[in-house]
Amino acid sequence: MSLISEPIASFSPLYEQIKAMILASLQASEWLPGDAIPSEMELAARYAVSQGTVRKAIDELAAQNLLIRRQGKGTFVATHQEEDFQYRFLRLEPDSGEKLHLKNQFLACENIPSDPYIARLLKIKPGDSIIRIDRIQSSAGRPIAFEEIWLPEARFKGLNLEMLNAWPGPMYAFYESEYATHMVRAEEKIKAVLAGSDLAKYLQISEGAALLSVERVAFTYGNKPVEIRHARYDTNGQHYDNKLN
Amino acid sequence: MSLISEPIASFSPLYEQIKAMILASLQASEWLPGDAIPSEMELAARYAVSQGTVRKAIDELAAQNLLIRRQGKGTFVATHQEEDFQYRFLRLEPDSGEKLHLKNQFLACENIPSDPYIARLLKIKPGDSIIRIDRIQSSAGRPIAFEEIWLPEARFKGLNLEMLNAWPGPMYAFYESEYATHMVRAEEKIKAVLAGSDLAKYLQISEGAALLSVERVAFTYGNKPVEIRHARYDTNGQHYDNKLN
DNA sequence: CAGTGGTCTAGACCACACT
DNA sequence: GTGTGGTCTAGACCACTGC
Repeated sequence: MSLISEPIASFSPLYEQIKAMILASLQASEWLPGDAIPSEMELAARYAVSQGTVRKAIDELAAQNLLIRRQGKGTFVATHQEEDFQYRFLRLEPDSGEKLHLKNQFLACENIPSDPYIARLLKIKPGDSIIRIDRIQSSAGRPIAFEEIWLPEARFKGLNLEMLNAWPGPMYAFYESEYATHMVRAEEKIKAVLAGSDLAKYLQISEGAALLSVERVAFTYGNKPVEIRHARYDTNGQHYDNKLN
Repeated sequence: MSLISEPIASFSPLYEQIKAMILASLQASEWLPGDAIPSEMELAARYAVSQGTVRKAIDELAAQNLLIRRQGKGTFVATHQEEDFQYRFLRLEPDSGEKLHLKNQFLACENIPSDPYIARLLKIKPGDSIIRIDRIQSSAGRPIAFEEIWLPEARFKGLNLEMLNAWPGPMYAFYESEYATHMVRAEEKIKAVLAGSDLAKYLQISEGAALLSVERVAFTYGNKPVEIRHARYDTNGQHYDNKLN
């Protein structure tokens, strides 16, 4: 593979061009999640700019959680395998403030044609094949969340129930190691809804109880949407935690 | 007033010390929201460091939304009076994606002794005097949110219904201009709840409908909690929008 | 035009991790 | 010790704003 070392956009500050080139290398899997990228000096040489300029580019990518700096060791591509990133997108926490430990139970994993709604969110054509997964998450033996997940089949070929059941960690670590797909950011829309009979059964609560509905679109490099999730949380004993800055 | 120009903490990088000193000046109201702070060169002279070091300090404060840089003009203290910051902490938006325009109706504003729960959140003593405000917010004539707000009376002396009704803009702009209190960040805990008879009446919905419950603690400079809010949103037609990075 | 923030460089030195 | 990122400096020049 040829190294990416020529500007991509026509004009902007140098460090923006460097950012774009580093991003392109990430997207092209030149460096994989967990890997160290070349040192600042090496990148400065490669792009023919000063170390300070590379530094500013890396600083901004690190601020977006795409890279992780480790003094004395190097700069690494962010990965959901790491301790700190394991539950990076999980905002649910017990009212007590402790850390939530969730256990998975997968109910279904089927291959279906996409309806127009999911297709629009995933930016694929209606009718294109997608994978739909259902799961229940429990904390201390109590079911807390019911989730439906939709994935474009083209990217997640062969994904099935056995693989999911065999995987010990978080979903996003699974996508990364099995499908070379690293999630970079996500958007959520939150509502309050009433439990119907199905949800009541899954979550062992009474019909008509209030549930938190969270619809998430998750994106990989290049703002590409690659996962839709619709979660329903029982917020009795836990809540969705958010910081506003 | 004597200028703050001596280190506050004992050791850390220079730019961290500069950050702390700028922060102290903000907290001490040496520069007010909306004001320009001294230029990078002036601050560099004042703190006896290079411009680059001041720059890094300001960069980080700007990243936290405490300062705003405007090329060619200067660096300004962030204010909720500004267009962009008006609804900085409002995450509710119509499902259509348009901008929400809310109208206020204040129901009550009373002076009461603090219960232990609110006291703990505000870091005051139980029994200390607090102000409690109730309001309904409507969009296009439809009530959408019911909010209870608690403020420490010591900081918000004399606040009453007439003042609230006379104020045209957002609450946080009001706190800023009338009580020299600028909100810097906030934390929210979100749950789904069922509407009781009171909420059903206020929001013109049926009892037992699902509502989003949002408990917010808002902080001013120095991580000082100065406002508690408990909102109940009708998420029929609008949702709480969140970005995860 | 002068004054502000924004970019870029080159070089010195520090703090930390590995071996 | 060597190599990594982290801090700090000094100086040049660019881009934008407002007089």
